[in-house]
Amino acid sequence: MTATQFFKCLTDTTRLKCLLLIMQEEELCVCELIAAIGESQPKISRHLAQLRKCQLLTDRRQGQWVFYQLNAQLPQWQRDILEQTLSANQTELNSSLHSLNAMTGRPERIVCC
Amino acid sequence: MTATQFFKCLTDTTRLKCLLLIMQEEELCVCELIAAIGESQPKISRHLAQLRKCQLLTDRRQGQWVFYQLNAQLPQWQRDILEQTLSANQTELNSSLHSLNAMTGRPERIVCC
DNA sequence: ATCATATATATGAAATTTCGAATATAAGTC
DNA sequence: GACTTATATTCGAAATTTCATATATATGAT
Repeated sequence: MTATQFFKCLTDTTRLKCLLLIMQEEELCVCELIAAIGESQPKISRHLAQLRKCQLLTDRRQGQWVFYQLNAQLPQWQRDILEQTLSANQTELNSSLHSLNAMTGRPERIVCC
Repeated sequence: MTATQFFKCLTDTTRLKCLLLIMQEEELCVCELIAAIGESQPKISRHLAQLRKCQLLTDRRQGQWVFYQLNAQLPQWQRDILEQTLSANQTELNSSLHSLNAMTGRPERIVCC
């Protein structure tokens, strides 16, 4: 992936929020992101699909839920940039994190093996 | 400037090349960037205008020439990201740097004061 | 004042991105 | 099977971005 393609992944507010929230929380499912960010299901899902297609995120299905994580194979410089973006933009994530913590009925993580 | 606005500045190949070349060389004028990148004058100028408007670059006029530099006021996290992008993408800059070094009649810098 | 060089901007067309609405798929429950 | 919940995708419209072309401005030289 070229540098410009990488940066294009970060140019949409909803998409960037998804990414940063997933990094901060290690792993989130779609319904948690919907609750945290407060956007429509298709909108969130479409942006996640794009981040998956560009290989910034990986997904795993657990029953009805699909959990997203940062791709462990991400080049180091891209990971560094994402980490810096996360720590420099904590305030912008506050309300989403608050909504996430207010969410009821969050699915339990079942760690396999 | 929001994070997404910042990243939007980095999503065009021509624009990103301008930025990284200017960082690497400290300061470049428009005609040097045209020679290095090999795109049309209006195209280079338009992208520089956008980088200036978003305050990633500052400009100074010296006679007929306008020199561009990285804005010294840039937030540290943004500067860090640009530095990492530069060092991780040196190979992509090679041919531009070669063209720049092959350029004849480059304007002399006159340091004021 | 004329001309050349360097740079900036306006304009409309083409390409790309984003969205809402509708629909499809997948898993779990009864 | 029918029904619910979670997620993904399709489609056409709207918004945004990018470009080539033409033109404008600014400086310096003659």
